[in-house]
Amino acid sequence: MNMASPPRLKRKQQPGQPYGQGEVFGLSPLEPAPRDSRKRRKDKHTWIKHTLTPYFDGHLWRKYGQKVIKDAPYPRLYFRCSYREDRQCLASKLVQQMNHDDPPLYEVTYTYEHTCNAAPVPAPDVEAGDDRPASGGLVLSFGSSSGGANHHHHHDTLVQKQEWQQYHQSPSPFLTMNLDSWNSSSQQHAFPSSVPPPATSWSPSFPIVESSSSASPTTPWTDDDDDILTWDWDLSTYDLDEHLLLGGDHTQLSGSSFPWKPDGSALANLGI
DNA sequence: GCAATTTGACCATG
DNA sequence: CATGGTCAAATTGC
Repeated sequence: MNMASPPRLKRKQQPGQPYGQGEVFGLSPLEPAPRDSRKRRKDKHTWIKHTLTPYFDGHLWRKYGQKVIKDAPYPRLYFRCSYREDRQCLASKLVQQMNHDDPPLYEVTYTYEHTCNAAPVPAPDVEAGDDRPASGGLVLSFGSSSGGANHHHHHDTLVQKQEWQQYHQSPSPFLTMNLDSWNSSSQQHAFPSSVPPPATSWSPSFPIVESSSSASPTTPWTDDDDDILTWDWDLSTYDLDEHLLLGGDHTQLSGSSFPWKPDGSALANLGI
């Protein structure tokens, strides 16, 4: 309650060599660009990814910084692979919350891929399935936070990474997709042939989390903030390689149709 | 007591 | 000089 500690100088000035280029540990931190040093490290392979659970990507991260960005209303969090020193894994990521929507969206920027074979994913124990359907359930829900009560199943606001690392628990696996992507397509009612993306680099047994916010205002789907389609599936229902048709009143999945719930979500039991 | 997170300082880059 | 990224001492939590 009382910040008694006076703000002392934190990092003592180290009269050693300037950090950055000179590596104290002799570990080449970044690709030293063997030739043509004029470009320096600039080609850091980075890829951006939107997700609702930036901390559950199947790897162990260690937070090493947090910074307030100029125009961003939320600070930016810096993570790097926990095995950086052990396995020389250069993988790092930076998480930034975009807005405090019902399910807050995060923009995760990954840099370098994991070279550490370790971290076979923090096993999503997911023991207590509060509101999640039984095994083999699939929930489709639209991100409409207006009108309806506070539904939006599990994954509350944001999960504290601390909690996650302690309990190694993750919310129910889910996948979100941008409606706009296939809405713009001529076949707006046809679902892509395969639901789950190819799972880039993580082990395929981990729940994939992918999402995009609808930026196009021309989405006739809803007049709400975002149109986010959220897929919830059990790990056993991984092969949702069936047809899915979304109608106005019902949604068809695997030949069966399910009605939309008043809150804009649909529950479809696959019966797997 | 140890290890991860916090948080301001330090540094690099534009 | 402003902004963003990293370091590391201090703090917090286990």
